[in-house]
Amino acid sequence: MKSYHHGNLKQELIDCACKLCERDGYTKLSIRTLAKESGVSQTAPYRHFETKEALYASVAQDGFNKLSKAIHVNVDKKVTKKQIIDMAIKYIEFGLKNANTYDLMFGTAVGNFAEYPELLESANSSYENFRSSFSQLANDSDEVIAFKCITLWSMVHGLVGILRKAQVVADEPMVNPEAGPMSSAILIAGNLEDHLDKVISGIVEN
Amino acid sequence: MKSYHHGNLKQELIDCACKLCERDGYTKLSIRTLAKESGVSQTAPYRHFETKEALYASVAQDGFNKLSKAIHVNVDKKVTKKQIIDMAIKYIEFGLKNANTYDLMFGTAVGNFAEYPELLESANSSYENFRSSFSQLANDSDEVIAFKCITLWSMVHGLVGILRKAQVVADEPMVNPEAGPMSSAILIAGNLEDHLDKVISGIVEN
DNA sequence: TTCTAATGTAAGCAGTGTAAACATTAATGT
DNA sequence: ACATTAATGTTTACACTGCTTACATTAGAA
Repeated sequence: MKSYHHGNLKQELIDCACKLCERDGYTKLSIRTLAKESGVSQTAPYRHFETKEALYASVAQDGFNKLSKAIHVNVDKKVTKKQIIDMAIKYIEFGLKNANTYDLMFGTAVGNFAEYPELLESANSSYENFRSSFSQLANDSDEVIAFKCITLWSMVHGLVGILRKAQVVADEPMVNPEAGPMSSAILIAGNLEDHLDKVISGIVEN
Repeated sequence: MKSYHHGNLKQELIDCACKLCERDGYTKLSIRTLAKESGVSQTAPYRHFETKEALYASVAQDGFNKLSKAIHVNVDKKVTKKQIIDMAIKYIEFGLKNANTYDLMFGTAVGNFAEYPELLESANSSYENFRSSFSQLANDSDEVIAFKCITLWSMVHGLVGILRKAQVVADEPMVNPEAGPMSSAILIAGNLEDHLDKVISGIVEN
């Protein structure tokens, strides 16, 4: 016996959208199918999301929250280099395992985060995870912390992008470096920890 | 007096698509408007591009060709660290100035490059620009070259992504590092050369 | 010059985002 | 307790999309 009012439509739409976005990529998501999935009329979602972009924003926000959890380290004690490396690995794993959601978080589907304050806050909070870890690593100035932070972030962010391209382009690992970027990226994927150790050491040890 | 056959439709479609993609973003591009722009029927483009993705692939390919030109350095003589830094800057500038095309090159709109051999070749050729420069920088093994290469590429690729988010999120530079990732990224944007010098030194000097 | 392949057109299908007008019901103030 | 209002859901419809199918024209090879 279903009532006229759904009761929890907004959250159900978000949950469902997260699932579908991650499974099929956000481009495949349509508001109509989403509505159908929740047993509601085609235009009902518009009562909760002004536009499709607003829905994307919610999915992206959820992504940032999950990312924060994934990379979180305990900053009560002094943070070690090993922990930073671990954080980087967790970040990259998140990006690869939630590739489609990651697109929504860092792509252009949501144009301006400022239009979605909750999303902006979640995004900045993810960054804060990075920042506070670095601030516990050494006695650096805010500027140096910011530098290290952005350096590492752009590093892991870039690696996620490159590794994904590699996986898409090459069905099986190639080993000849002449074969192009994809093969080399895969070389690294098998040695992610070593790779990150080298690079992060370079960043951390100034 | 227009004839039934256009004569040069394929190239005109590509040129026009490149322009429109870069101007409005590839999501705004429709085959129908593209056809109208070339004064041809709605379905004519399908004689030259089986799907919309195939058209995207052509635009992306054009992007990689332009990227190759932009970052090209003369590798006849021994390559210097300064040249590598310069290459990195050129890369980042390309990514920022051709942001929408860059999305097409490194995003998911074109799923599998292997389905578009010409695109794959252009992409790998761009990578080869990186690789050959690094191979002239020092007497490293292929493996080390590949490592340095991917390290730098993921670095600059990541920076393009982060800097773009910064520009989107913050209309004007913020200076407080607590304000989030975007402010710090902008801090770096004003100091790109210094930033890259530090990081690349770390990569190059092993 | 004839035949064929390449290239263009016309019409139409199934699907999309979203706007506008209307229906139902939950919440609120008296 | 009841009337009013705001929130939430429905119907209908518009303009647009990618793409398919069947057909028209013509350039180039035999």
